[in-house]
Amino acid sequence: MAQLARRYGSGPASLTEIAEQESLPRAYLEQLVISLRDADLVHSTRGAHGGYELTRAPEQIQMGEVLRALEGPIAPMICASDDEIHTTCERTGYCTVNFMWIKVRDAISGALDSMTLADLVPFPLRQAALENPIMTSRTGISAAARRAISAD
Amino acid sequence: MAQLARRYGSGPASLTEIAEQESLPRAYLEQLVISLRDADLVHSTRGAHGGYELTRAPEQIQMGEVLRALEGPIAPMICASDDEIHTTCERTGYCTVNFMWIKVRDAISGALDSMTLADLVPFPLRQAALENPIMTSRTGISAAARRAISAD
DNA sequence: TCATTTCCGATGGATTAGGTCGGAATTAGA
DNA sequence: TCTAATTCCGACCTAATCCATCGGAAATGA
Repeated sequence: MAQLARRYGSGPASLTEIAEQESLPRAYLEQLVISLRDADLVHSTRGAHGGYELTRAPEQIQMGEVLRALEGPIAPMICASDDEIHTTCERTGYCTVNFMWIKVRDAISGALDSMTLADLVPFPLRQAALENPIMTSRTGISAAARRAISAD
Repeated sequence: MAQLARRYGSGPASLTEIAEQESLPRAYLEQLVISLRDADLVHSTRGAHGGYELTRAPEQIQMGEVLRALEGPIAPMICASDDEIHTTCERTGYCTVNFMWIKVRDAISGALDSMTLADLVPFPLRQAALENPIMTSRTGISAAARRAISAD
């Protein structure tokens, strides 16, 4: 997703390309991208010169959406899932630990939903930014982010 | 730990007892309690009428300590561990996602360290509270906590 | 001496995360 | 119309890990 964010606005990118840049097996990326497509985070173009691209600008994609698409509902414990369907446990009713897991889950969700894909991708490396060098971001990247990004 | 918190102040509790009350296999609890002892959260008394008891009052035990003792360092990702020893990943240096995991880890730690064992155990069920019915807590249990607890 | 209990190392089984493989369907361009 | 580049898809593998189980040794109070 970070790779797609960098290329946002410059047409589809093939998995072969991304696999090379990230030194990851293409077959593995194929499997991951199916979930991202089903969640409508990426759009695919089949055939020669096809590939994948983000359906929205990086600023519009919360990391929570990405994680939920790839890893399913956020659930540090079976009794504390994002998805109400999986929130049942035979112990619910006499278990006092449940509310701790709820708190943990909400902390995770909060952290993930407070960041967007754009926070992970520094401007100079984004294609759209290259084409339009006027800075228009309102995301506010932290010092920690800048440090992590600077090594990229 | 919740069971031990309820019994805090009334001598050691055997795992056989706790196993019955929680419908969990004793052999399994034995394994768990080893980690808790090594982390100095519980103290063991061997022999007849022996058992385990908390080394500190429930109010003094952060849930983060318990979780770290039982499950190891808090690390939503290999590159974002509580324990600096495990913070290395071959991708560190060109990976822009690391700082997201750091943020998630800190959110989890924060949530866990903001709660103590006492928050999981309602007063009326704590032995110490029974012996001294004057309410002296300063923990401030949330509405969600009260709901979870009320079913216990 | 005996019942109770912690202590401890070895073992087992089910699930899953992470990754692989082979080939069918689709499409742009020559 | 052919070919190379791609997505698409289902089946498979496999190493780790969580959640235990088991058998017995050591300690201790009655």
